[in-house]
Amino acid sequence: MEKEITIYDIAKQLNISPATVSRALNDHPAINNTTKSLIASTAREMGYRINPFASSLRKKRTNTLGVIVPRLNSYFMSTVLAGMEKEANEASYNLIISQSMESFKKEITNARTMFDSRVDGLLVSLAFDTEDLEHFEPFLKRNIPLLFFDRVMSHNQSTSIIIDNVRAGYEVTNHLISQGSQRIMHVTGSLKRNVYADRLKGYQQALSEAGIAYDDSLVKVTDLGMDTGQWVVQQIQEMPLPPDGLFVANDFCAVSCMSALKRAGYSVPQDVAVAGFNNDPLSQVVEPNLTTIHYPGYEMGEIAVKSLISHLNGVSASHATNTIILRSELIVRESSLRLSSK
Amino acid sequence: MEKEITIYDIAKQLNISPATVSRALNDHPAINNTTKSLIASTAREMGYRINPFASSLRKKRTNTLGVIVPRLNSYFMSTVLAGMEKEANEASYNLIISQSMESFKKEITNARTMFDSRVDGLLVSLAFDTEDLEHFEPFLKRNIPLLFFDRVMSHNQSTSIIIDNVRAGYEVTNHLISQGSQRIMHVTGSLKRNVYADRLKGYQQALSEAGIAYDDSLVKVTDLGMDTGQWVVQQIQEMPLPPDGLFVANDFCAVSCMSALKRAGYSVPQDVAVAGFNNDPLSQVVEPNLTTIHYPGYEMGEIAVKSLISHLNGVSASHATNTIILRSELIVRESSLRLSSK
DNA sequence: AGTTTTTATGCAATCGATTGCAGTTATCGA
DNA sequence: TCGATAACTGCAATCGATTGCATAAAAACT
Repeated sequence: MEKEITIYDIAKQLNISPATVSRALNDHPAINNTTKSLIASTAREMGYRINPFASSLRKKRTNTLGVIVPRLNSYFMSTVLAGMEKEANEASYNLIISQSMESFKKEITNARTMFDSRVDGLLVSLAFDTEDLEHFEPFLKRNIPLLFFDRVMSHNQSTSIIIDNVRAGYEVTNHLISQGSQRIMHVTGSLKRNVYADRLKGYQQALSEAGIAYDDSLVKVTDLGMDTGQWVVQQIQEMPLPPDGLFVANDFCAVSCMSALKRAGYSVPQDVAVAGFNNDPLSQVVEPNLTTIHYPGYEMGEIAVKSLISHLNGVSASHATNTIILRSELIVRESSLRLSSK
Repeated sequence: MEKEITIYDIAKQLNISPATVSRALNDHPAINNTTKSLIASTAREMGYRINPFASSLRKKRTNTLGVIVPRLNSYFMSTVLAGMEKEANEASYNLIISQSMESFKKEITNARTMFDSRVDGLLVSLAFDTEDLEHFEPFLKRNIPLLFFDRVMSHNQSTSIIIDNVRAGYEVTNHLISQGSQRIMHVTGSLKRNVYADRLKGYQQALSEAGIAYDDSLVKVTDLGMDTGQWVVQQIQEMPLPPDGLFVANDFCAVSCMSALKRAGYSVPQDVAVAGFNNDPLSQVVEPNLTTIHYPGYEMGEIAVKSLISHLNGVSASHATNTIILRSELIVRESSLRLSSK
């Protein structure tokens, strides 16, 4: 096993002081350019790699960002993370990622772990049943910046990055109405979460604008899981007047609903027009293709990390931006097309 | 902003030496139990948290494991990671996760980053087009244990954790044959990867056992992406004798094929029986439900981390186990059921 | 030539936890 | 009662990089 090279080894080799080596490697202005390149090449030759622990210990900075997400297994999340990773790498930050599995409790544990790991900043998308933000207090007390994305909760000391869910919900609903749906069911997740609460608001707005009375029994709060489709269709079958439109808060669940509907003898979109949310690739491989909302995940990840890092570098006046809203877009596909156009 | 508490602060508070505090917090046997609990409670009260950098610097151990995976956005991967995370947490290790996006080049970069971060061990599932293992040499030279899972490449200095893909491929194919399929197409990914090469072997074995001649033109190497279904069906339509069975190397792509097939007027399973791989929840929400192979992801993650850590602790004789094979299981669903039973 | 700037480099302390070795006190056996 | 062993605890060096301050050498100026 090879010995680890330190700046002392380089210094000895070149007969200079470790301080100079350190400065040179950090591109300090007070070091002569000739010296710098000499040191750089020697370091390369000797196979030097910085010891991040020594550095972190001294600088009191870890160059590590923590990320807590509900789950990794969605196209959306992995895309967000890809965006984050890219930005983090470029700024030579590391990412520690953990899943809360949609559980408040696990989210608290994760936060604690991140805190103990001394991340420089934290990026969070909240679990289904998170009630409050107390578990993030330690970060705020220590002035560690906190940024929420997608599933956010307003908090005046931290930035949020979201899309306009009200508007997106409005657009979907409006589209369904424009396709002739009058009784639109909305299947969603925990209304504690902004994403679902806001989409519901948009849904209500669209209905009201179209002069359709809001019917509470058409809104189903679920876990958006695998069995939700089954359950929803069961509900529908028990209704005297079944819906002719279905707006589901994510694509996976929308597919599960479509499938259950078909199995129960309904045709999509003729009997029921269906729309999902997120533009998961899944939406293009099911039959019929699913109408959905395109959500800029990669960008969201990039922006989240960028803004967190610039905050760390003291670039942005701490409270300058509080909420960043990205553009989303309705994508109409077969699952909701009942009129004309085709 | 609060001051960070160190063992020196605790020591001063209790009028003892920092050495004792350190030992007490690490549950060193030479410290009196009374002293230990006194120190523990004082630490808690004062809000002490260990400084991992000072500790790592001194101990030359980071308590961090690196994970490189092709992509996060599959149910399988996120499940594996959940298993890894659980085990890592329990052993108080941190995980640094990165995606290679199926690219050899990015995998090399990721490996470099992990190396520079001085992970204590590395867990890898290879990208589609990874040609060799040279980029992991630095780890081996420094005696950093390396463990491959799922997408592995044999290497005598590292452990691999896999399922028996030959057998799984055999079982799927055999099942399709038992359902009356005679011309079975196999849609798979890069044959550089064991998982795909082995499944193909199993496929061939089953055919040969059933006395069906192997037809090269029925094996399609693809990227298993979103458009693969479309492309496959196009190929099928150009064939004089279309297949009556389809074995696709993952569920997502299988769904994409099913959907394209249906769109082209074929019925599943009557015209073509379809089977996927991985038992993604997706397979249960599509119509018809997809026959697939159940893959123990969570377990794989747990075992991977467990064995890596025990290796780090010098528990296992370094070369004792070289390959761990987990059990997989065929799950028959509607997409392939053409006979009797129903 | 003498003095002031500028430019480069070095000295030495520091970050916080760990650990080999030594020292102190308590316990024990004879 | 006295030396011996055991049971604790402390001293001080160490891990490797960083940085305020001082210093030396070179350049610029009068």
